[in-house]
Amino acid sequence: MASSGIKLKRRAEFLRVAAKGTKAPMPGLVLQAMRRPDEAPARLGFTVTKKVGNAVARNRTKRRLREAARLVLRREALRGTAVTGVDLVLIGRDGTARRPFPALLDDFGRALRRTGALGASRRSDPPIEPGE
RNA sequence: CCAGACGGCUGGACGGUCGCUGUCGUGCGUGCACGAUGGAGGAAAGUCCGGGCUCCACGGAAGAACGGUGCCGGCUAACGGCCGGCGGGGGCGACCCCAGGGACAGUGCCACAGAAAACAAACCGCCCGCACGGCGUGACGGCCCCCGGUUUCGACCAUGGGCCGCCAUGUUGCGGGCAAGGGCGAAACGGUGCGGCAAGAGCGCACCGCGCUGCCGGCAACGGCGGCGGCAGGGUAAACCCCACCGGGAGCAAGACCGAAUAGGGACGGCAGAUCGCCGGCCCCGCCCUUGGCGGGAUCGGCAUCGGGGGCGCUUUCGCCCCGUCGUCCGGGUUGGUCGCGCGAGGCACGCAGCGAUGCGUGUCCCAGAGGAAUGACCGUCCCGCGGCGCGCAGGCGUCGCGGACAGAACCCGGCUUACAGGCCGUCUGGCCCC
RNA sequence: GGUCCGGUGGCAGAGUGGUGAUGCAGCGGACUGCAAAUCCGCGAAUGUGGGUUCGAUUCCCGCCCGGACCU
Repeated sequence: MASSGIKLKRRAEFLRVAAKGTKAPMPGLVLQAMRRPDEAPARLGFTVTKKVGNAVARNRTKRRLREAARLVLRREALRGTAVTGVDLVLIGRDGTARRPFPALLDDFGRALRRTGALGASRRSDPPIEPGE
């Protein structure tokens, strides 16, 4: 996970982001973002509740969210608009595991701008070639 | 070919791009890069059993309580598992199902119905006797009265009625015999048939069941044959219980090691207020004609007294408790890190023994180790199934769409149970057709 | 990782082998000028699959769901 920064692990960290951050619900996921005073790389955490399904469904949901975050954050870094100084929590939803992957990438990109974690200057993103 | 029974296997394939993680190697910027290589299951699940391992407890142990298991033999490290038998039940059959020890150790329960529900009895009923009984009906005999007819006047035929006797039968009561039949029920002192009897009854007999017993087969559960006994007396133990056997407790968050800053605990030592108080040790000086004593000074310790700050007891008087700094050592311990943690009751192949579970031998292989928790994300081609459309007599071919299960290791192993799209293999049973 | 409880009408909640209470809610009726309260009546349930038993909400076993506790 080196390319996507540090992980959020402790329960207290998740609660702090939920309490003080900005929330952006999307069809494929819910993003919570909270600014930090420093400019270190973004820290990521993932939440998938038992409501989503059994262990297989929950793990698959987390993997797709991780992959989507990895691809989008790397694209922004290559573009010179790296997402820094922020804690992000991605929450899986019922449909996350079945949502078409390009749509999931788009959900996450839009959520980043909605929460202000990424500059909202750009209208649209060039599509990420799958498996690039 | 159809229907079915049982056992076993499998549960997508190939490729591309981008990622995650263990190990090994190289490099240096010591956590990164590059290369090589490994990376979920038959149930990884439920946590229903059995073990290994670790810690705790304990003199070996035994017992109580509690819990579990329960036909016999075998397998196994062990088991509540498996295999092979036995007994019972179901199916035409292959085959399937069964907690299947003990009801003369004791206790409890058996609703409703029924006379009666467990210890003996008798509601209806059957039979005998008595009431030489009463009543009803019928037959017979005797006597009397009466309608009518015939008449040889003796009588005869015939109708209705009364009384008496007697028999049969029904009914009522009492006494006795019986338990076959009826009826109730899930269950009622064994079942069927024949004989027998006043009526009946294992009362007698045959067969079946049951109990006891002998012999034979079997390691055993059990089975077979024979003899004896006329039946020895309900069910329920997945009701309490009795008997036999098994079980010490906790669990990898077990447990072991390392351990920063800061804070805090304990022990020891040094230094820390005052007093012309008392006692003691040591050092110095002076005197006393000396292995000793006296006086003075300095220092240390103990005791006593007086004090400082804080808290509590109602404010005071008063009482109780706590309180400095430095050094060394010991112990505990938070976030965290390392180990435990991957060679094992191991996988595969072959052979041997055994009906089998399984065991033995030989060869060969090393095969996941994460920690907000890796083992993936996306795409393409193929495969399989279903559906639509087109072509074709048909087998089929082409094309499009949809779908491809249950499910994710967390110390490990042996079982059980539960979930599971589809596919494959083998053995067997019943039926139909053809040769 | 381990242990222990529970599941009964729409809701709450009794029932220890034989017929499943009761309250609230709902519906209908009575009462009232109309309501409320009150009275009368009605419907509706044993999580699921097996087993033991003559008979199971109850006893036994397997699943499903919910909850609690310990480490």
